[in-house]
Parts: sequence; structure tokens; C-alpha cells
Amino acid sequence: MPELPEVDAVCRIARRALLGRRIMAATVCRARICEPDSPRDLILALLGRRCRRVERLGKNILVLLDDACLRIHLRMTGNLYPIASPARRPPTAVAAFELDDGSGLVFDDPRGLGVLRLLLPHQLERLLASIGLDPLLPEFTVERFAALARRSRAAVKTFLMDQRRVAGLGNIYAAEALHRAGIDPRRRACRLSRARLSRLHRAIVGVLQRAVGSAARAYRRPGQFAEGEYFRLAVYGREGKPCPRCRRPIRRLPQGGRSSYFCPGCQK
DNA sequence: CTGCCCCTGTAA
DNA sequence: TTACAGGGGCAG
Repeated sequence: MPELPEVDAVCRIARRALLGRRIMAATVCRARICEPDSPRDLILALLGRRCRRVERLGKNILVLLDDACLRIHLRMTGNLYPIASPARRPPTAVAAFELDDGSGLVFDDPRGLGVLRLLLPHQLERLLASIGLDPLLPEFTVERFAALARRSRAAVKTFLMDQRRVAGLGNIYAAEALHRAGIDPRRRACRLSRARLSRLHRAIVGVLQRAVGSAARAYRRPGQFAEGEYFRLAVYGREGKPCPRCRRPIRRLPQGGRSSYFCPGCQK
């Protein structure tokens, strides 16, 4: 479900619920999500800590506590939203938190692939060093983006989805940005001209900014969302359907183990 | 680089 | 019943 825009929306919801609050109780319903730590250790470390900041970096949600950081990754199907009480959590909940104002926050994840991990300061530093450029930060300049691309022999689509280089794009928005920039996803990143990298850079920022706004609106009311309901996709999931720009049928091809969608007409 | 794995839900 | 799913880590 979530790429950068959706994680951003969830992050805002988590921030509203957590900022300034103290964690009074925590439940882990699925031990796997906090591996390699045990749920017990995680819970004990969280109890009594106060939330000072909630930030998104790439697809990570970082809950900064007094002297540690709770890293939340939603992976494919994770979601965070407030609940009245931990007892009212859904059957698919993987974790739940009770706060000092009596409110609750649930980590819901039907597939249970999400990640919940407590990071000590040096572990947080290591994580920050390993995460690539976030396209919505001012550091994401054409120059830095081009420098990263020049060093990558991978297909540009794979390059865009590598979180150690650019952090936040997934299968959907990588495909959408490439379509907007008119670039074939199979091209090697290092072989793109400066002009095309510049167009791609602009396309990434444009697509994500637009999607962040839409996702924020879609998430405002609780409950699930369907992608097409809030954001019109040009190529993703539209195999065989006409390209909105040139009407040629969209093609799907496997790339790095997942489906890549593109228009053979206007992506060269 | 590819392929497999984690896990569950949904659609063809 | 099978294929596939928006993520990511790992082995080979």
C-alpha cells in the first residue's frame, strides 16, 4: 500500500496522536514485527517514554522518544490510526499503544510484514546514513540526483526504487515519474542524458508533491483507501489500457521481480 | 544481477 | 486453484 505519499499521510496521523504524549502501555500481537528483538524488550523500553518528534524519512516513520527512536516501517500493508482503546483494536493489529491522555494508537497490518524496532542513538545514526535522498527535502537537487544516477548501472526503474539512493519511491510512483518524464524504465540510469535526468528529477518531485496532497486528504478520515479513488495513475496497473498522453496501450514487464508498467509510445 | 522469502488477501 | 500485490532483506 504505502509509498512516500501514503507514509507521509500516516506519519501526520501518528504525529497528531503521539506528539508530547507518554507511552503508558504497549502490546505486540505479532512477535515477528520486532525481530530480532523480543516484544518484551521492546515494550519495556517504550514504557514511560515521551514522544518528542515524529518524522518521516523515505518510507520510514521515526518516533523520537526521550533518548531513543522507535522506527516504524509499514512495508506493504501497514497502517497507523487512533483507536479509542487497545481493546478495540482490529483483529489484524500487530501492535497497539496506550498513551497518557487515555487515547490509543494501533499498528494495523493484515500481512504482518511491517517493522517495529527501537533504535539507540548510534543505531539511528547508522540508519540515517544508509537511507538515500528524500525527494521532498531541499537536499534533493538535480546535481545530487544526477551524481547518484551516473554511478548506477542498474535499470533506471530499479535505481529509483533503491532506497539507499533515492528514498521513498516504490513501484507505483517510480513508474508514474518515468512516464511523466518520458523515459523507458529499462534504460540504464548512468546512460541518461543530463537533460533527461533533469526532466526525471522534476517529474519525481511533481508526482510526489501532488500525491502527498491527495494522500493526506484520503487519509484524513479513518479507514482504508483505494489508490485510484484519490490519485489518477497514468500507467501503473493499467496494462493494455490506452496511455493518457498518446493512446498507445500500456505494457507490463517484469523488472527486478515486480511488474513495471510503461507506455512504449511516449517512453523512450 | 536474479530468485526466494516473509505473510495474508484478493482477483482472475 | 493460481498468480499477484504498492517492501525489503538475504543467498547464490
